[in-house]
Amino acid sequence: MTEISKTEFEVLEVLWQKQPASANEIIESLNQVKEWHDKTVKTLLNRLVKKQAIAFEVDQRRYLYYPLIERESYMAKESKSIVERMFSGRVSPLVAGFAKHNQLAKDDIDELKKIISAWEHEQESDND
Amino acid sequence: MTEISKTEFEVLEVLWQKQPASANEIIESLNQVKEWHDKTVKTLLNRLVKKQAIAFEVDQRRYLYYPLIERESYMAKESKSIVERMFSGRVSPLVAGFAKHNQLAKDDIDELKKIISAWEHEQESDND
DNA sequence: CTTTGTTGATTACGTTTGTAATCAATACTG
DNA sequence: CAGTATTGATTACAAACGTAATCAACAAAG
Repeated sequence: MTEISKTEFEVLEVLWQKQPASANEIIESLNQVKEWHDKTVKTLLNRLVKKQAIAFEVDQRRYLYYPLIERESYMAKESKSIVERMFSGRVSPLVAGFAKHNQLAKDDIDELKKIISAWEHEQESDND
Repeated sequence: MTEISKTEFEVLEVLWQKQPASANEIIESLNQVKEWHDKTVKTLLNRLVKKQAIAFEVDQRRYLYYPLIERESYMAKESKSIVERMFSGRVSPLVAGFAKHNQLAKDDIDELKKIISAWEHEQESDND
């Protein structure tokens, strides 16, 4: 479970969206956003395999890659660790920063409200 | 404005808390949490200076270091970039993840509520 | 004045990362 | 079958990183 680098993460994202996928599909998909050489993407795929973040099955001449780690849980662990390092574990300061710098849109506010009320309902039922 | 590494960040944090500070003060402060060799901390200080994240003034035989970048703005930029990379710019999914994995405490909820109502008030006044 | 300790500067060194190029195996083409 | 194209594997290589050790300059101690 080594660390996954920023660039590796972007490759993973593609795989989470569409899985399994051949190197070329991945490269193409990435090309819509990034300017990476195919070789570069291949290297990243290799490294992800080594890190056991993804795997592949052989399909003729190609490999079909798929993630071994779940997006959900990776995100959770990763964001927890970031928030821990930067905000001693609390999300609210992060959100506060966003608010302060006008990075919050109505959508976010609505979402946050939902999260809050869900959380509160859960508390109730916990207390049963 | 090169990137600041994780370890460098921890040194910066100390400086943000107490500024200016001599290398030894910093080392001591870090020692309460980390097991870093003094030499290591010195290296990090040096690198931070090179990256123009901190500077120092000479005080006799020692240097007194102080941050050149503001915590506030560093945090804002950094968290924006993280949220951008990982959640396409929205904080709410991050918070949702936290909620889902029981990483939200009552305090956080209260804080979030405050943030929300502040945001809403601001909207009103914007609309005036 | 010589020795010793302190403090920053310089150097070290293996690993990870970003970014590819080259090699090798195999499949397609003429 | 020989040459070319494709695809993954291996190798490359500089910069950044984590983690120090050594060097140099100067001050304190004897």
